[in-house]
Amino acid sequence: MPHDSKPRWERRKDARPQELLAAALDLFVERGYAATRLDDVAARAGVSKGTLYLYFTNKEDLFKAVVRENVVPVIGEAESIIDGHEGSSPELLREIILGWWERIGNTKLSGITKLMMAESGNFPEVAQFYHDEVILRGNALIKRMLERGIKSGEFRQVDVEQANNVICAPMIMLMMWKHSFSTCRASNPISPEDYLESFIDLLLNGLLRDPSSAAN
Amino acid sequence: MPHDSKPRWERRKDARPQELLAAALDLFVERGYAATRLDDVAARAGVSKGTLYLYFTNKEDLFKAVVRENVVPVIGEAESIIDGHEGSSPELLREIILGWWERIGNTKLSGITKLMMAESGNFPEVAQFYHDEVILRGNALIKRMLERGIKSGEFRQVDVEQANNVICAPMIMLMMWKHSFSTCRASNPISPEDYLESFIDLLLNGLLRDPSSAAN
DNA sequence: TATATTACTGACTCAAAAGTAAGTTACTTG
DNA sequence: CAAGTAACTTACTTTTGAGTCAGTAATATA
Repeated sequence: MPHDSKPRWERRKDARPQELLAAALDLFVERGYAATRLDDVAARAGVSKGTLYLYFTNKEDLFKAVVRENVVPVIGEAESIIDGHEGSSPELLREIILGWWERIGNTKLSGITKLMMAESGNFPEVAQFYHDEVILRGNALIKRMLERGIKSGEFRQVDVEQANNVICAPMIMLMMWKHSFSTCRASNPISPEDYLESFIDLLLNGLLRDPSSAAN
Repeated sequence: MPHDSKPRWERRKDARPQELLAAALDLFVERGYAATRLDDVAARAGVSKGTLYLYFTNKEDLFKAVVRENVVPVIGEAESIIDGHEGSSPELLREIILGWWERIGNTKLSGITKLMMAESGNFPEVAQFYHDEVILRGNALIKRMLERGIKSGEFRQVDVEQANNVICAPMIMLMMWKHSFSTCRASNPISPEDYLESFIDLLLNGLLRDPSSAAN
């Protein structure tokens, strides 16, 4: 008769959601949204699929919880940095870009960005949620930073909407690259740090040797 | 007895592959690789799924054929443009970027790029194929153009490898944006032309009002 | 220790889609 | 025009995964 020390499972109502969220984050990042199996999420969290459904109503609900838990808070922190900054605008731009790299780009959270870019088309409701909670707020943040630099005369009077896109594009791409063709690029990997330095350099100084000769 | 004019179907051995490829391109672009149903591809081409399997051994084979038919040839054309160019390097850069936009970015082919960025991780063999046939050749092309401008003294002596990434990132992002969150952005769409102008402007001139004051 | 409660399990249903192959029909050829 | 062939269809098998629920076992309580 099994009368031994350890029970076959434990009741841990409080810990389950966090454990399931952690497992879900890992698998969503590894495989994407559609390809993540809830059976696997449950297994990685050390429970059965039935338990997962006790805490989350379905896959979509689980995913939204992952985003709310992990991504949304970082936006708030970035807003604080911009509002509290006292130095120059080029400095702030550097700080925001490199800070983003530390907190998102260089962590598994970059996989969530990539996932959303990849699968938003097939999951409209998830896309709408992410767009409202993350993208709109993130863009507003960058634009505020640019306007600050333009107002102070440190930046040229560029189109803020477009400059926002020009700045976001390489950052998003860096995240995409981290999660695309990684095996193919194994011999010739992209160095994010070098890339970001090149990008900031080009962004601030341009490509031309003699800017006064610019055709446009 | 059905003895009428039209047969229930026709034998059209020669036309089928092209029709299936066209249908497959549409659906791969609309839904991505994993989410595209071969039943639907066949239906859109006006045949049954069994017929599709007469001409392509499986989904992967079909997809590779779509890429070879549509994407690979464009790379070759771009190589010719670079080799034949006589004008200035900034002009060539403009021509390559805008030409790419005409032939890939602004067509449904952009959906293939997006698909590969999105799903390469889940389909390693397809990824390897695309990496070898498209990405490596595309990168070589950009780098050749940059070296031309550096050698002639028109461009600063930037790191060519990184500058390639800095240039490709916004172009790829523009394609991603076309196929991500399109419904969410309906009210505030990204204008590719404006974006490209802003990007080329920033790329050539930089963001700083007074470049001599650059902190780096 | 006995009983009640509830966190958790695991086997189930249902649906979708890749791939298969036997059978059918259009067309060809002698 | 009759018989052969090959292009095409349709119904099938197999697999996979989301979501459900009746039952089980850990724990709280008295």
